[in-house]
Amino acid sequence: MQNIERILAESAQKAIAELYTKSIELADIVIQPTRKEFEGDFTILVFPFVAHSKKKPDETANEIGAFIKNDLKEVEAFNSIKGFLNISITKSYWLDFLKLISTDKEYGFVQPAKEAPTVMIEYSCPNSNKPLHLGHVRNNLIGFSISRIVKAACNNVIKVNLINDRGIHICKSMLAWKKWGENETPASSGLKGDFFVGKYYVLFDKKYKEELKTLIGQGLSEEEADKKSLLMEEAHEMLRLWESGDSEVIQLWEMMNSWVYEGFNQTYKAMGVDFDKVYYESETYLMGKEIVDDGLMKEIFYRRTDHSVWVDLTHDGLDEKLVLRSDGTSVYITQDLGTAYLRSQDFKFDKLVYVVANEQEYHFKVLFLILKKLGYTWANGCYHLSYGMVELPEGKMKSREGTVVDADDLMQEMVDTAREISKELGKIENFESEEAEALYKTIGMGALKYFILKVDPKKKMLFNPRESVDFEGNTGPFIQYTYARICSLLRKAKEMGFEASIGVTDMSGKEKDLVRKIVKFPAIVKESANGYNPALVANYTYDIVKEYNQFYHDYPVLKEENQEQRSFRIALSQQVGQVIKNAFWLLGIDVPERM
RNA sequence: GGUUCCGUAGCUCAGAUGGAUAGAGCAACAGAUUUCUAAUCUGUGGGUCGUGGGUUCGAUUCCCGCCGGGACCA
Repeated sequence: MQNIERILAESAQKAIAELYTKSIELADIVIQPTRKEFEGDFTILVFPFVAHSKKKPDETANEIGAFIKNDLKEVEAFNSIKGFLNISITKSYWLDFLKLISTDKEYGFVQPAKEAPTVMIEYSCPNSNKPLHLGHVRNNLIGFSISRIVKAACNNVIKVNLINDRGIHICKSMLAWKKWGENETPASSGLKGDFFVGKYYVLFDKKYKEELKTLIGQGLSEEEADKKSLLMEEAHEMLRLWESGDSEVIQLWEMMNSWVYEGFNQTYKAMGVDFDKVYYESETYLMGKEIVDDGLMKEIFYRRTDHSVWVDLTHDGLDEKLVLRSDGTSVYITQDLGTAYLRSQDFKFDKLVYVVANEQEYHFKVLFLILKKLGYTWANGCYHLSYGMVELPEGKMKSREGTVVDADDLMQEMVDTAREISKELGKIENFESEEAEALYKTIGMGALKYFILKVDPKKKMLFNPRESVDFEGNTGPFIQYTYARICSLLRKAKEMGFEASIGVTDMSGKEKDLVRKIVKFPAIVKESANGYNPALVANYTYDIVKEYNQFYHDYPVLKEENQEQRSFRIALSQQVGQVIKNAFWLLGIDVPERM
């Protein structure tokens, strides 16, 4: 079925052509939903056409309105107020639409064909020396949700992760463990692998600080002490050994990383996110160096006298940028060049979306520019989905001040809160304990995910751990609750032998509002995909749910005596339930059948 | 110093491409359950959309200055 707004726009275009003999672009016709206080479904703004009609706004609106009503069978009536042309669509149009989609479990999703564009989405990208925190949570939720949304908008999607598994930070953990670990393991200590390795990273830092203090106590300046630090020297030596492939160091490195990955996988599982392929920087950084050589050969890069390699981007409004250190070791961008290239070899993608915080905007500008200069055509499809940082009431998270909100703790707290509230409300006393636990997880994670995803990714957001996340109002549980009520309603309808069917020819206000909202869903998915913005889906879901709750409150469904009316309301409820379920699926949030 | 993003109710957020009287939730207060799940619904109060200009039929939205805050690059 063709989009009704487009049909209206085309008719308006025709009206202007015939009434005023002016041709006008479809894009110049603004159509918006009619505001609640006026009669109508859609409103066409006629101000832009007044110059063509050479008549007053109201008169112009009336002429165009009359034309459209005559032109389109879908249009029932129109009225005009101060240059706003309000159009009412026939009830049968809305009802036919509802009938058409009522059997579609995948309503709102367009399955991509093989030839559809392929979009690679990179997200998460942790360092392998400490556990995931709140910042990663936002990253993971946005990345995962966007993957589903982009796929639902008819694209093939490849989800990839990139783990920063090499470098000085890992060596610090390794060194600390070797010196003071006494062969402790996650298993022997009962610690989750990523926390375990993180503990040694912190231990290194502590010992290092002690060493500095001693050195400064001996009369050295801070800078001198830093240079004299034996610990730091040893860590760097370890990195050199790693780069030269020293088997003992490599073995230690592999062991500690494997502990971390075990921990990460648990966290990812709890969060409900996954990847099609995981890249490791240890496997891509050498390719980065090759690309630097290639760039030197093509004279896109140049070597300074200290042997460091640079690229001059001053003609592009940027700076000169280091791409390889004087000692030949790689910097972040070296590895990113290598990773991007390898990906282009592994997959044929049309777009490569990097979900990375906005503090790295400059970095990606540089990266994409270099890739283009190197002549990779796929570089034109690279996009930095730059999201705002999560801030705490006291500002940025700082590990030094111990204000980092740990991902595992946070998720656990949400589930615990869900458990408390559920028990307080006392609604699930007849649940088996297993079902109850699953429900707490659904609700707790739903609250957390919705809280984060309802905010526009581009904007920074504030997270207050003390006040935590709400379970009432514009929240995940509010929406989940509505879904559960609909399920309950449908179960009872079935028990009572009532069917869902659309046999009515008329609808009242709230019913029509709901149908209109349902019809809008596919457009929301598309818009959300185009803007890489899950918040649009989240806020849409809240809108329709709020509307449904009003309907639920004011209209009898099972108690409605008129059979046609009753069947219609059951069908309407069912369809709203389907939309909630599908929309939340796009956000990666589960919905409970009972709560 | 250079680049860039942000500023909407006490708090957290919506307001796409400029459109009708700027909306929600939380918090506060007042109501609604013999009725399909009250994690719900209804109502009240709360705003110079940071600020001053400009563009036009019309600006929270676009442009320029200023104030305040963040990020990045040396």
